[in-house]
Amino acid sequence: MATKIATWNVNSIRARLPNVTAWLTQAAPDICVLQELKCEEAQFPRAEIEDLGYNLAIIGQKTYNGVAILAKAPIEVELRALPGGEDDAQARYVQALIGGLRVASIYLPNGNPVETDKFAYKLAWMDRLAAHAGTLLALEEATVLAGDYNVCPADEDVFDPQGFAGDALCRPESRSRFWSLLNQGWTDALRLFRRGPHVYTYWDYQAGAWPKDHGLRIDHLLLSPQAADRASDADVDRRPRGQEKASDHTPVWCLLR
DNA sequence: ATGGTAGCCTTGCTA
Repeated sequence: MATKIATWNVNSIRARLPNVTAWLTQAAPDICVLQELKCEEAQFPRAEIEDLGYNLAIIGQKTYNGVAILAKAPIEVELRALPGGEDDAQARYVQALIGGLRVASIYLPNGNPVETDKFAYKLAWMDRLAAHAGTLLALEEATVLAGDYNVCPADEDVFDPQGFAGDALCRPESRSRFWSLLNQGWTDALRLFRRGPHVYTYWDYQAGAWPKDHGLRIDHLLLSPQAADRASDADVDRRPRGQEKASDHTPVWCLLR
C-alpha cells in the first residue's frame, strides 16, 4: 500500500488549526510537512494533532517561519537546520527518517524585495540547499525534499509571467538555482503527473487572486531517484484554499508505492 | 484604481 506524503504552508498553525485538522482527517496523509508555523514549539497545538494519530517534529520560531513534520509512523529527526548556516537562526529546515524514508520540510526564503539583502540571503540559502541535497543523493536512498521553495520554476507556473519577471520567485538567479538542484537528479513529483498550465499551489490573499485563479506554483516535492522509482501519483488539493480562514497556500501531495 | 489581505506583534514587518 502506498505512502501519501503532503506539503502545506499553513501561514500560522494556530490561526489555521481547524483547517489543518479537517484536512488531515479527510485526506489522511501518512506524512505531512508544514511551513510557516509562526510560533515557537511550546505554542504549537501539539495535542490536537497528536489526537489525529500523528507523531511530531517541530522547529519553531516566534512570529516568522517555523517548520514541522507530521507522520503516523515514528519520526527519527536527523537535522534541525540546513547545514552550513552556523549563524542562521531562522527556522526553515527539518529532516527526519520515517520508516526508512527520508523526508525534509523546507521553507525557502522568499527573497523580496530583490534589491535588498533578503534576495542575497535567499540565493545563499539555495546554494546551501544544493550542497546538502548533493550529499543526500550520494546516499542513494529514498528521500523527499518537500516544502515552500518560493520559486516558480517556469513561466507556466505563474499566472502573469511578465508581471512577475522581476520578482524574487521568478528571477533568473532563483530559477537557475532551482534547475541546478533538479539537474543533480531530483524529480519534481507534481510535474511527473500534472503537466500543463494552471497547476498552482498559492494564491495571494489580495486582489481576488483565488476566485480569478491568479496563482503560482511554488510548493514542491523533490524526489531522489530511489523515491521517484516508487512514485505513482501526485496532485494539488485545491479544496482547502476555498474554505473560510484559508491559508494562501494549499496542500500538494504525492504517493510512493 | 498605484490599491488590495492576513498574521503577529515591533501599531511595522513579512508574505
